[in-house]
Amino acid sequence: MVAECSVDYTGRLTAHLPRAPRLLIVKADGSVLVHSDGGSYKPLNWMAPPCTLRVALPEDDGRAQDAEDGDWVEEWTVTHGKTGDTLRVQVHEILSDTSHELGVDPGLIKDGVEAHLQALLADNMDALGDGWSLVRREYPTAIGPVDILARDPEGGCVAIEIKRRGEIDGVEQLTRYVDLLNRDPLLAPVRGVFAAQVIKPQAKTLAGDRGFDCVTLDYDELRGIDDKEARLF
Amino acid sequence: MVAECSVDYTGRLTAHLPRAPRLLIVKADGSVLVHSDGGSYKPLNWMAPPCTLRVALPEDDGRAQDAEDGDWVEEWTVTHGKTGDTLRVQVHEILSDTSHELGVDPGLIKDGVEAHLQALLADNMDALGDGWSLVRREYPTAIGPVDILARDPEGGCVAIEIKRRGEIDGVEQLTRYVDLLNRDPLLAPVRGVFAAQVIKPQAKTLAGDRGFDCVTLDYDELRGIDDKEARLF
DNA sequence: CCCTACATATCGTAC
DNA sequence: GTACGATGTGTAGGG
Repeated sequence: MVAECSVDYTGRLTAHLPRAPRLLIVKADGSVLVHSDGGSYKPLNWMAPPCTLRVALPEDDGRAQDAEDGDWVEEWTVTHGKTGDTLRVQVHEILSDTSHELGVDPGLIKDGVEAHLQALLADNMDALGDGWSLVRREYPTAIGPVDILARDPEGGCVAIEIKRRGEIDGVEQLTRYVDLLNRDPLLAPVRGVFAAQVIKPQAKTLAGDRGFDCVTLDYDELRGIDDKEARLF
Repeated sequence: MVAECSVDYTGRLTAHLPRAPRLLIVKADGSVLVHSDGGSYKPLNWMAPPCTLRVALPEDDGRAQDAEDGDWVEEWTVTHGKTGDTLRVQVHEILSDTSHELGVDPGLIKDGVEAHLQALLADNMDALGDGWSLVRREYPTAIGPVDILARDPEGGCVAIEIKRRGEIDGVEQLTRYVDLLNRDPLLAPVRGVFAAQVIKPQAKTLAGDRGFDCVTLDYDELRGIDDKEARLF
């Protein structure tokens, strides 16, 4: 539906949208999206499922429409099933209204996420320099698997944490793994390497402070090496 | 537009959506959203502005439509202006198509986010007890700004981390700040205080373990104090 | 059901 | 303009 509307949200925060023409979407699960004609994919306001939508008409309503609310032709009240958050949409003028049953979507197929970076680096440890070798991917520990366990040219044990984007959380994660691995006398001393396509300055600072090396990975370059090797066989 | 379509995205990753009925939205800035009839506000696929949309018809196209592509009535190619990411939408059957000019949206008014909590607490350090004073908000450090730096009644230095919802990562954040500040002989010893509207039990336990005090903030109460003070002047 | 980790995040703000 | 944290983050996977 395209309509002149005003919107109020009450929940984790309160928010208000003054009267203006907008796109209103009601999905099959009752969720509601309020979009403007610009910005990115995020709606101005919305209600996530599970939620229930109730539509009131002026004649249903005992109370007179006061000046503050203005004159509306429909008032939607959307209530979240668990949190009790509410979204109230007052529809002042309907510009267009269509409805379709779409059915369940077959879903999205993705390619090129963190798991692929890990596989590519494991296949091409040379990207870290000559003489590096893979011990194993997803090396198990009590607090979760280490992305890659490797040996440097001197034979020293190295834990590698891989991220698409290197931020502080990733350095903390690597810290926990290295602390734990260094308690194992068979592995210690274990160094840490933080590898990502982009590493934020704060993360680089913290990694340096913790004694970790940082490596910037180039996905396309790694893929190129991988393809070249594949063609040799 | 509501239509049977298939979608391919190439950019940071590659993704594919098989043929199915979906909602296609084209905004005034040329951005495109592909929504299914369920899920939350996030589209299955999209292209963010700045981008350009080009629509091809079968008769425009020299090449024959092969079996893989299937028969389409429109093919949209959306290219991102900076990154070169592309979104290709093949429209197989149009179920509905409407167009409206909405104009610029007056925008969303929000209330109750972390910035407000920080401002309210900085204005009302008494909420922590008598004799507390503000040193400064957003006190800068090498790993990011500390929400509030304060002095307790005894003149001791205190770092305060404020969160809407107090969880473990907030305690970790405070830990990093306090560690760093304690290396500065002009400030040390620095205590830590974890302040939030709601503090999860896990976070409270971890904070206690790290030697931090926890404070629960009441947003409405702080706002009440603030309003009362404002009325005195 | 809760917790964890990832994501084409987007958005505002301070520097 | 860039960097950074916050978000009504959403979402998928595992215990």
